[in-house]
Amino acid sequence: MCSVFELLEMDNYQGDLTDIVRGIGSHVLSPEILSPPSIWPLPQPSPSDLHINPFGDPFVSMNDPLLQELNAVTNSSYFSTAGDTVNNNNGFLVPKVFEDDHIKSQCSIFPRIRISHSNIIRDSSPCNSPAMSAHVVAAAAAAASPRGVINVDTNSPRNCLLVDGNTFSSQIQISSPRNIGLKRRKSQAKKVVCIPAPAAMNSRSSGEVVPSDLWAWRKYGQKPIKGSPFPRGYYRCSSSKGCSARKQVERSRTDPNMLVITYTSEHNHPWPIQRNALAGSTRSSSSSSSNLNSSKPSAANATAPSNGPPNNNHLPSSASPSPLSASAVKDEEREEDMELENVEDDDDNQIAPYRPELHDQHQPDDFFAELEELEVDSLSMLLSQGCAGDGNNKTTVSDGISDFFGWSGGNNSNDDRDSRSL
DNA sequence: CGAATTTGACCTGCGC
DNA sequence: GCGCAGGTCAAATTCG
Repeated sequence: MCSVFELLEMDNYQGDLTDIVRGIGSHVLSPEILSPPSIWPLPQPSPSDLHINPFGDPFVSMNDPLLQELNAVTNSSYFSTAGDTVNNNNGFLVPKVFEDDHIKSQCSIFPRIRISHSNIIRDSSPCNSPAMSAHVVAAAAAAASPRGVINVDTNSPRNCLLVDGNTFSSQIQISSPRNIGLKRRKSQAKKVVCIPAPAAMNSRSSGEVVPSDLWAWRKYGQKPIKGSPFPRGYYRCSSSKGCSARKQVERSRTDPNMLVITYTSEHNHPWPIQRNALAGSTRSSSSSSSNLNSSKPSAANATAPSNGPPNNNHLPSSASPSPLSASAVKDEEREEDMELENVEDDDDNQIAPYRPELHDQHQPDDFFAELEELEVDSLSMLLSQGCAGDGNNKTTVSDGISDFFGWSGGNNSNDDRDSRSL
């Protein structure tokens, strides 16, 4: 398993993404990487969770339930409470996203959705749980550091934890120190998200699979990146014409199973309210999604227009735009979409999709109550399929999730990777 | 046919 | 100033 790491490049830190990603390579992931964005229950929303990422990045402010589980297993002994590591309502420690203060000030509320936080892998390699602790603490230290960047030995063994024969590992990537002070062409705040790459499921295009977020993205370019066997895809927000939000998606050069998504600029519009607002994001996935949408939600949905597995179209609908732009009309639509979501959830084995938080802090309490119910159900489903069973049960969590989402484990190969100009 | 993706060309910033 | 590399544009292509 591998958690999601997020790293915000500070304004005065314009490091190379290459370096940010560095270190992933030291964490060899099993092919059985799973990145269902919606299989883990949402933790109780906390006030700190209610933030809007100026990049429209849904990965922000996301707790990592898997880490929570790890904490539960380890009695949190490996996690430091220092720095930016926080306790959630359950008393578990969860990593907190590094955010740039000025960004927070620009947009005070972050949409909170869950993404593929975890890879669950069976691995017989030696584990070094303290290493996980080291990374978590390092992350906290990084967050606490003035620049938000610290040096971490990326050659440390994969952080993992062996639980009932399943290996869970957690990774937190820290930018290498040499990036500090490295100037890029534009002093622009970026947010880098590293997530496990779901298996490619469609034939067209590069086969890249980009997990979804709530925005509609349109690919406008792709470039081979020096030193990386994988090209970088350039996406801009297609939800609104004037929106300058962009993101870059590339596979980690050191770990093809990881996707590195860099968000730049910010959305200047509310979240897409209507499902068809994501039309641009679902084109090529629709063909492959027909089978998946009917039964199994996918981790990688809307975002990756050309690469993504089926689109979880119900994702964005419940997400309201920022409070600044949210309107009563939109609230109405939201309610409708929420109803649809509930129906779909039922149809989809009650897998909770991304559930972005309503930004309006005055949302009715029952909304969260609904969320809780759904999330609990989702976890129950997951556990019942993937974890139910005693020690003799060969089905692992990853198997269960894989089956659950219709992913064939181990096909995260780079067979269909983009090869432009390569 | 409209919309999204692909992809070669062009632009721009940065290091030497 | 030059070259490299990253980022963007836009025509062609592809798909639903």
